Amino acid sequence: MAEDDLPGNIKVTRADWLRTAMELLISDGVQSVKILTIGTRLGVSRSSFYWYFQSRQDLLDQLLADWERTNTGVMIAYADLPAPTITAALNNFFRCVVDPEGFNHQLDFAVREWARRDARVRGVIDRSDTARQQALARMFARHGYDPAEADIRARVLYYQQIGYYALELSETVEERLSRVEGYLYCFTGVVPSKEEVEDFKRFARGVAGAPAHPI
Amino acid sequence: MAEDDLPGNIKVTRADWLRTAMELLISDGVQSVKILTIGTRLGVSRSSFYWYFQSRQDLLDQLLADWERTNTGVMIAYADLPAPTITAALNNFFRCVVDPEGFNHQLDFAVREWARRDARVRGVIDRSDTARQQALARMFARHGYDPAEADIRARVLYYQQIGYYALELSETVEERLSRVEGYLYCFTGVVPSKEEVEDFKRFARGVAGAPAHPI
DNA sequence: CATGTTCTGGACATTTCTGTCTAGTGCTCT
DNA sequence: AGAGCACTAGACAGAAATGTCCAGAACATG
Repeated sequence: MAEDDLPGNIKVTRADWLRTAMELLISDGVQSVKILTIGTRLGVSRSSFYWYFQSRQDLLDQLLADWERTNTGVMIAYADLPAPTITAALNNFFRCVVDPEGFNHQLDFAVREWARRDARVRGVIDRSDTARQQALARMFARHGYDPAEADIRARVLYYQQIGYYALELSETVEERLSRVEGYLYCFTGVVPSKEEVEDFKRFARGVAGAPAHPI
Repeated sequence: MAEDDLPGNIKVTRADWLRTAMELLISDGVQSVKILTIGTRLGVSRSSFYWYFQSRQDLLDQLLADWERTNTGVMIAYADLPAPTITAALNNFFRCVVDPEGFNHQLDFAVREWARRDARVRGVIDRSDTARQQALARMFARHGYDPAEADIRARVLYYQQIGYYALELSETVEERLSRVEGYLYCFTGVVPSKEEVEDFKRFARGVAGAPAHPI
């Protein structure tokens, strides 16, 4: 918090409210995004909130817009990365879901849970899911799969990835990496090269201890 | 509601409270399981609740126990069903997730969401997830896959299934069925026979319009 | 018929949120 | 120095939940 160098009587900025709200959304869900909680965390009174935002709903709208702009974009960008083989392309995709700087799955699920009780959020998510699955289908199609099979494999891959995070398993990095080779084979039907697998493992180990998303 | 044939001044039973609470848990999540809401729905005052239950927590404990007893058991039973081929075995599994009388995915996700904010629920779910994945791994192993591949394929299958429901897609039955053959191939690496696919489609169309879970 | 048992309803207390209103504080700019 | 701007704090109102207490209703039983 850059409380020190703010002019006037100002203690926090609109961005501070947003950032803290996003942290709460990610860790505890939309129901826990409460004005008092954020204010206390920022060391500021609740009424100050209403200078920056019209209402709680106004804040939530901002959060949803931020999610849409970031999370889906990252995933599609990684799926569209050029690669020599399908297994290498899949590794690219895996990088974004493994990297804490890439796809933020906790945020994704917080928004997904939110969507259960808000039709507007539901609509935004549906658009994103379709776009992500189509990006993955393009990836398979680029590497010679016919459109129908590319579509199915993209679905299996995307649904599986979402499912993995839905379960919130507490695996170690090494447990997870020990299965990478098998996953690559199951998803593509092709045995990956040793180098590809090793490259990915190196990358995953490198980002494993990295700090979580700095919103 | 069997309000009529109850003796004395009794309007509802403990089972009525539980059933309505379960409906609310499934449709709106644990946060919406509120005593006033249930009472109003049953046409009974809020304080009557405290005759049957010690507290709201007491009610929630019951709901979790009910979930544990039912949902996981169904899935494992279907995975353990004997079958001539791996694709036929997979079809058996698909039956339980497609049949409204089988696996209740809405309940599963309501409990999963609940687990995000309750460590005790988290523990119960983790046990179930492990048991389900292992049942699927046994299924692949029975049909000749070596243990490592059976484990991976079980994970891909189970995670994918959970992911599918996490997305809450609004596909029609026919859209979904059009992909069955492709799914069977992707999950097993084996092309299913026409009869198997047709058998499953018949079954799925049969249960499609069936009423949802009568809790 | 009196009494007890088993529920039910209404009043009350408390907590935890949201949102409004108003006075005040400390820069900045003329 | 005075005025205005940009933000903040605190008091107030009100909604929505949970939980407690106690009087009362309707059948069962001796």
